[in-house]
Amino acid sequence: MMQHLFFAPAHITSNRWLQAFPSAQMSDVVPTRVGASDVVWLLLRDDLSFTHIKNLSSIGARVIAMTAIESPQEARRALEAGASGYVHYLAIPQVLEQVAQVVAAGGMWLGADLMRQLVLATARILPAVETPQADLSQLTSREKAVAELVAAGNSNKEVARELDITERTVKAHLSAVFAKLQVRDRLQLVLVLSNNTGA
Amino acid sequence: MMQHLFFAPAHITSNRWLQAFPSAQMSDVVPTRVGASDVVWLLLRDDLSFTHIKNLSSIGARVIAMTAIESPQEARRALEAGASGYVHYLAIPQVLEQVAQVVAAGGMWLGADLMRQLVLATARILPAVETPQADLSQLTSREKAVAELVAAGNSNKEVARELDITERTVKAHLSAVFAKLQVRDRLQLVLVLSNNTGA
DNA sequence: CTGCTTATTGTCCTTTAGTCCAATGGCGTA
DNA sequence: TACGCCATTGGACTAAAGGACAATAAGCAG
Repeated sequence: MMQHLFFAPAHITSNRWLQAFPSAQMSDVVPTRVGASDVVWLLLRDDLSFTHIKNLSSIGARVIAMTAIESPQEARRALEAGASGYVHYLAIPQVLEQVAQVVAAGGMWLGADLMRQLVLATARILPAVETPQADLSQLTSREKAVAELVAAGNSNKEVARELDITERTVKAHLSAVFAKLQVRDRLQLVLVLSNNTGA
Repeated sequence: MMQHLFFAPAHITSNRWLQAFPSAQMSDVVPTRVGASDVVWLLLRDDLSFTHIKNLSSIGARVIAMTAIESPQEARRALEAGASGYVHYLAIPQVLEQVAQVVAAGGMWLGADLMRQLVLATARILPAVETPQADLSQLTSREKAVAELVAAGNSNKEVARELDITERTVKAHLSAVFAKLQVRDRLQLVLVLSNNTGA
């Protein structure tokens, strides 16, 4: 069970942090007494931030860097300093939880953009960890087809035209998809299907 | 200027292929006379598909594997056979064009899920190719804040509450964002901001 | 034959999204 | 002082999204 600590100036917060981790602590001074069971969410501000990351990770804490403006240089710098994750500070709770889970398991978490760059930079495709796609497996083939078209940015009318069915049928399938995947609308469907980063 | 050729059974097509590449050719038999200026979009069906990929790439064609159901195993297999990309066959034209551009430039293109796995599997973070974020740079700070919250799955009401402004103001900012980023609604905003893969 | 699941479709309704037109105020610059 | 940009907000409107209730038909398993 990881203990979460958010280290950021008092005037820069997000109520999502407590939504994701109700028992998390807030601090506007760098924490010093932390260990392997702690996850420190550190808002990047200046060069000193990277020093904090280095110090915190060297004494065993898992550090996740939060940013207001994502950039590959900043991400790389945070990761090189020892951070295990790099995420926008306004990310939705689901993303924060996902980051925490990945990091708690010893993994690393980055947004899609940065991943793209990493993959393109990788000369060889490394053996991939298989992630279960349980969510999509519970959809019928027709639901899946509708979901994918919607997640690609299409309106119900466009999906209907593409699959040669009525808009009403599209809505019926979508409602079923929403219920099965536990999302409330097409916007969140997109996020779930793409494992989109909180922006 | 690359020549595009879609290799798939006659009854499995997508009108988006021709939307993305109006002069593309369609074929339900494996093409044999191809070269370095050709991009072959091959719909994965059976084990023979991977043999086709191997043969086509070995004679110089760039091959992009298309699938009906994305899976990491299939992706890895296609890439190991020599494919330069792996994408859903119903991907929207913009994605198809993006894939083509990346592949034409000698790069490799994968969906977000697969990238995640690759990054997690990568022991070291490789030097990243810097991609310009010109789009977001043209937004004002307030527009950016609204855009990010919407792209994270929030409704206009929720964004208004989060930023302590009215829903009307959120709509005003969103309209400006849509115009600047050349998207038509929040769904496509999500896709643009996350460089989401066509699903 | 029965029951279940899936696919499809309709009507009706409320809520949300997005656009058009309009306006005020603060701030920075010429 | 005047101008332009940004942030904010309102009213009014149309279109789209999503849900509730309802229905038929096909395929499959028991």
